[in-house]
Amino acid sequence: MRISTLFGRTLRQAPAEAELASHNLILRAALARPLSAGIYSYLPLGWRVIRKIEAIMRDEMDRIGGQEMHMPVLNPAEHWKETGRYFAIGPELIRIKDRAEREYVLAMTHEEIITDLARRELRSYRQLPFMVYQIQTKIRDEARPRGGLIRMREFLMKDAYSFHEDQQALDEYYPSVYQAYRNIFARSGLRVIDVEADPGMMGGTGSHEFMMLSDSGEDTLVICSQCGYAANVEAARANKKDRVGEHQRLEALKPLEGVATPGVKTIQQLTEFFTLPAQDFLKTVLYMACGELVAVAIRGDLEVNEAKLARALQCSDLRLASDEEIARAGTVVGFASPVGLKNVRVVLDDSVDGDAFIAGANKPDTHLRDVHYPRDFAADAVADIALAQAGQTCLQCGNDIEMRRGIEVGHTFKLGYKYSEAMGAKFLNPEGKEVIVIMGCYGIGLDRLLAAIIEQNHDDKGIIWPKSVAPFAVHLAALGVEDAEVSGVAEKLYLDLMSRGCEVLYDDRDETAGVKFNDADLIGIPLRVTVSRRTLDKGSVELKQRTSRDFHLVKLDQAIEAITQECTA
RNA sequence: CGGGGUGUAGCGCAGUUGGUUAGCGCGCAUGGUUUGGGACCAUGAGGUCCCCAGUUCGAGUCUGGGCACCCCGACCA
Repeated sequence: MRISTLFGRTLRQAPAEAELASHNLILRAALARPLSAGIYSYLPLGWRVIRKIEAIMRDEMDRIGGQEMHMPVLNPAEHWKETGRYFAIGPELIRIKDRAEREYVLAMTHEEIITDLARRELRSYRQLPFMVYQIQTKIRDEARPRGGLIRMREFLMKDAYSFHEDQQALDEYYPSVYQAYRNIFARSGLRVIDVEADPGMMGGTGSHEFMMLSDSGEDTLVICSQCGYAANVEAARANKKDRVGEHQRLEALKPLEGVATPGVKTIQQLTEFFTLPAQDFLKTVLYMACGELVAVAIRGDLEVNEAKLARALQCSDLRLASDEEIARAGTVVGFASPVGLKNVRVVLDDSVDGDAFIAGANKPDTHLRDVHYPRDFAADAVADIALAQAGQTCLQCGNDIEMRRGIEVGHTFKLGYKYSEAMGAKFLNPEGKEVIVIMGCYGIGLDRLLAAIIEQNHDDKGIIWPKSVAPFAVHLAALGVEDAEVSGVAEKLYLDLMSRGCEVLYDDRDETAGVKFNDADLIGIPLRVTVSRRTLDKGSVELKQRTSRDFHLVKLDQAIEAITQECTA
């Protein structure tokens, strides 16, 4: 490709909107251009990178028996109603109508469609297992697109779906996808860690996320450097340290005692008022969960993990209750507690044991001393619903846990029977009995992966592409193109390399050396080859790796060979 | 959805108490001089000042409404 005719110009200054390094470089290096919030067009340079990433994915998915296919973005709403997701998912699922007022959705993922296909095609256990995948556009009306290609409303995803006879067969297959994913990221030049994850709206029995560690990541991760435990904070379990102090055990009961606490509402204020540590208080948070008011009680030094709570309640429609809803339940914000609350489900974090706590009295400006569970209130459920925090220890090895930020680039799920059951995807087992098929699903965001690779591979001059995904293998720069010998040698080199199957970006423009070198550094192709008066006087061309500051001369008659070797290495 | 910010040439920005023909840098075009790390000179093209309504003799500037984009949070695979 000749830069003189390449569609898309590099920018000296990035648009002010770009804050992330990847966002900035994607714009400056002319990889992509914004169309609307979270919606981008790829320019030729960026699209070549996507194609490279796709090729790696196809190779790895095919290797574990995947079959590539393709499913529509425009889906009848009916399928999404069958699984209930039409109602369970909020406005990020775009719902539209056609000319005949028929309801459609724009697919944000394809479980419904593949499961519909599976129930039509699948008859016998002999057809199992199978895995199909596609590389497709997904549409999600994100509340807040951000970070350039990191969080988009229209994005590219490689999604894969596997079907198995039973849980055991799924469990046996799952690690091969995990390994394929590790291979994809390794081959793309991205260092990732995998963490235990919350399946969220996808449902299912187990899931892992592949995370690139980055301070600008949206996800918080809990990591134990000792034993390797790693989890998204949404799913993370950690050792809630035992309480220390004067609080009495249940054996030494004191009666409940009311205390006037005018205006003392937060745990922070309570610790100051009583001069006691936060863990001596019982914090009660009221939620509306699927239309029902729920009181969630947890030790004062801990925070509620809403993902865990949603799972404990088996309800994904979770939000904090409004003041009116709380008043209707007969309590008041800042002074709530499960003690004496009527007609409200109580979920208790397992950190709350038989010790004495100070809790709200469900009336203004009053707290209760010596609240004991289960003496003074009942819980409908006791579960781990606490958010893991820095300072806590690892449940597996006792080491201190670490909190890091990460960008999610891939996610694998054991879906279980959620979709196959809802849509009736069944087969006949060897005994001739009809059974429901079990599923797994696996996704990687291509745009986000591209952005993540740049986040991890750049310097102050520009992108440093790993060879495997670089848009071209060689950046050929001719300095001083009005010199007939320079342009002649460069032209010939360009054509010869091309004929050898080497992908060359040829800077044939009439620009100064500085402009060409800076563009080469910005675009970030692994090998730079320079032809100039200076190199020709030595009968040579100059080779330089993007990763290095050093360069060396290669004689003209050996240049093709040397460069081709780099190309294909 | 809540909070904050920004909309003026392709990009980055300036534009005074409302006052003539809206500027600067980069980029772009043409010509010339240059040529190993974002050259220089000259000439030139390029603007619904986000949109609508209003106030005013007069609006980029003031008022009201709307829209778009960015950042933080909430939400989310």
